[in-house]
Amino acid sequence: MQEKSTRQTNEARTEATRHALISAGRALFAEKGFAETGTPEIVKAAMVTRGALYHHFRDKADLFAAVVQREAEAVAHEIEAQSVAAATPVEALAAGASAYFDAMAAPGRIRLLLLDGPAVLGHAVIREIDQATGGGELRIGLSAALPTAMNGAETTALADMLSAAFDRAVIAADAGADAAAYKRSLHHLINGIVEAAKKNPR
Amino acid sequence: MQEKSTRQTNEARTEATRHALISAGRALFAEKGFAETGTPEIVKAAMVTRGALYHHFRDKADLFAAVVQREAEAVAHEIEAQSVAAATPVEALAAGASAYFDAMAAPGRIRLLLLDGPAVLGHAVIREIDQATGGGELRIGLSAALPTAMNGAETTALADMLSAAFDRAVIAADAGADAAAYKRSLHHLINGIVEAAKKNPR
DNA sequence: ACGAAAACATACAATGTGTATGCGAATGAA
DNA sequence: TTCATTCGCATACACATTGTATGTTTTCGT
Repeated sequence: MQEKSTRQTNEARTEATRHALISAGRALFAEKGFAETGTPEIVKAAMVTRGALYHHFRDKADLFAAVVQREAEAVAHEIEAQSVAAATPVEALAAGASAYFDAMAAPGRIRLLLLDGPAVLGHAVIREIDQATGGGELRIGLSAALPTAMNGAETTALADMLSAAFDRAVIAADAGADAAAYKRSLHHLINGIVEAAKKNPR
Repeated sequence: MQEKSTRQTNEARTEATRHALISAGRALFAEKGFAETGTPEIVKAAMVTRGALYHHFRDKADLFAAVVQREAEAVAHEIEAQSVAAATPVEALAAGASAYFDAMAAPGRIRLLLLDGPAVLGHAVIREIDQATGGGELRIGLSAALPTAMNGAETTALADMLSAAFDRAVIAADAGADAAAYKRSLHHLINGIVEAAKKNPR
């Protein structure tokens, strides 16, 4: 147990402070939101100085982007862990949906990923992030679940809007709405898509 | 044509400056976003002082709320104007959907209502606003379009998620995606719901 | 060992937010 | 009409925060 900071490799130092900043940022951004969280507060929690922050990140939004990125990856991993076991595409969709609900129940994630994220970074960046982390899974799963080969653009659109429906559902659930009703409606929706695709081949 | 400000009733003055502030705010918030728009800039555009702003509004967010409110009402009116002519509930839904796309194409509305609005005012407030201005229409229309009597909570959930799908569609269209594909998928979705409800009476 | 570069720390300038205070115009009672 | 009061607004201020510029201390490569 060394008292002061013993010899440390540069890479380790960087890694450590970046991690401290991202963790402290995640906690504060999640609790109070991006706008209401100041950099002095963040660095105090991370036990570094503002100098360190602006050395590693371009600005406050850049740190926030790192936080959102990490959070999106965490969500993606949790979902993937639950859906690999599924046998059929439809089962995978159901498992993924359930896992998404669970994952988004973690405190602060709604604010980070669905509220402040789009506003601070823009819809395009958010879309890019969750496309890269695992949002694409939905499109693939949906495509596999649909019996008839569907137009690619339409499948993409469908997956995108379905994802929006999921988001709204977790938001509503978080706000105290009847979560079960949302889940049932969601199944309703997915079934409806599959049914409609069956009898309406393009 | 009076040169200076001739005798004016207090009510008229209030109305005038409030309107000037809301209009200037709407323009700037729409163009640069809430965070990047400063009150000095707003009052300059509105040709009043910051004193006037803080006399009429609690803070910057309060002015923003007024802007969002007005914008939501405008959207609601445009939709209502297009859907009153519809004969059947399903037609009304289709007309309303089309009108929503058109209405949200007005510059800045996506940012105001779907990006900054939720982040600044919170999802609850936004939901409340569009529930009061016309978002409830969708629930009513959907409820009428569904053949079998559905659970109330489920219908609400369905309407809510459908609304989210609409939002995502206009966002995607604005970002340059294939708007037609989204619209077709949307019809697909609605048809799917109706179909599924038909053959799956509760 | 030693110059260079990276990782920070400190100090500073600029800007913006909300508030407190002051002043003239409108209102309403006498 | 007068006059006190309230309302609408302007100016000045205190405070906080952001990004940058500049200095200092570690580590790295040779």
